Amino acid sequence: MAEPDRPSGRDAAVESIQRELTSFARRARATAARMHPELSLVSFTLLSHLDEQGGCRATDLAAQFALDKSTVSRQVGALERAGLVMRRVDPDDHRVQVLLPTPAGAEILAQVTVSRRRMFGERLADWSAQDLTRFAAYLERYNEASRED
Amino acid sequence: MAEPDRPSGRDAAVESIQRELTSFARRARATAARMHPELSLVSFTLLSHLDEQGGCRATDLAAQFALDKSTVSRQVGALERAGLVMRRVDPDDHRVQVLLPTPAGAEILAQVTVSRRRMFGERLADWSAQDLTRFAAYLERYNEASRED
DNA sequence: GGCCCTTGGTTGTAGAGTGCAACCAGCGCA
DNA sequence: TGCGCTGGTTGCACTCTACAACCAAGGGCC
Repeated sequence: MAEPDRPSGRDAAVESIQRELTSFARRARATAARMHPELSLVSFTLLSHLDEQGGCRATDLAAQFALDKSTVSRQVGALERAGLVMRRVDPDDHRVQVLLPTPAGAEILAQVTVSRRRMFGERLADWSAQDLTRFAAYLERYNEASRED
Repeated sequence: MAEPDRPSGRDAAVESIQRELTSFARRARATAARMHPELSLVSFTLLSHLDEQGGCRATDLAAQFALDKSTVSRQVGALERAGLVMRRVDPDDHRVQVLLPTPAGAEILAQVTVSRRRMFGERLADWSAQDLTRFAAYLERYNEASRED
């Protein structure tokens, strides 16, 4: 209500969103690596998705995260060599491999999740619940919009 | 187990913020590269900073963006070879080089800025001015909090 | 002045992450 | 049976990055 809707308001906000998201993106990888060297940002994300979904195919991961299938193949290979992921050949279709976190994978995932949650929690400690909820909703909305690209 | 972060939506929101920011970060580089192959995300950011600041030292760029000085050195080298940045030796201290965008650098920066703004603008087209403003404010607040890490 | 420490910057090296293209292996349909 | 499609791997090339070793120029301090 008290928000003035001048034409310049939109542009300034868009500009700012752009700058801040970019700034965040630039730092995310390094921060993640510093925090838990044993599981890169990408590995964490993939493993996390496997955990949430209760397993899926490499192709699904590629589609979900807009990665090349070769990249996924290598990442999964690394996770497997590290003993964090196991593959099951689908009995109905011998082309597909169902990927699942191993117990060790689930364990380390839980640890990293805790430490990530703590870090994010600290950063967001003095935010009100309402602000957190709104911020989350905005991010979801934004990502939903970019998923089509 | 029996509690889905009921005590507060806080945890759920923090989790979501975490996930969405991570998801964004993972895509940012690729998206930027696809949009303007001539200027990577990092190069764009560095050049942009030089433009805003009216020039600065390589060390300043490294500090600002939490990059190793060798990385900055190489990035700046590439920008210079591309004719987008020029160096001037500081007359007061012959160790330092003041970096400045060339006219060509300013030109391409302007173009990329326009195309970035258009892309972000499209994604955010159906957002109300109030939502944009709030989203921008949240992002600024978040980044401000992480800058201390 | 001469020595030493600090600061700004470059280069050598190594490794992660990535995409593209070529390839192989099952599947399904005509 | 043959052909095209789908899931996945591998070879290759490239970028981004950090760390370490290095060089060059200040700035104190004796």
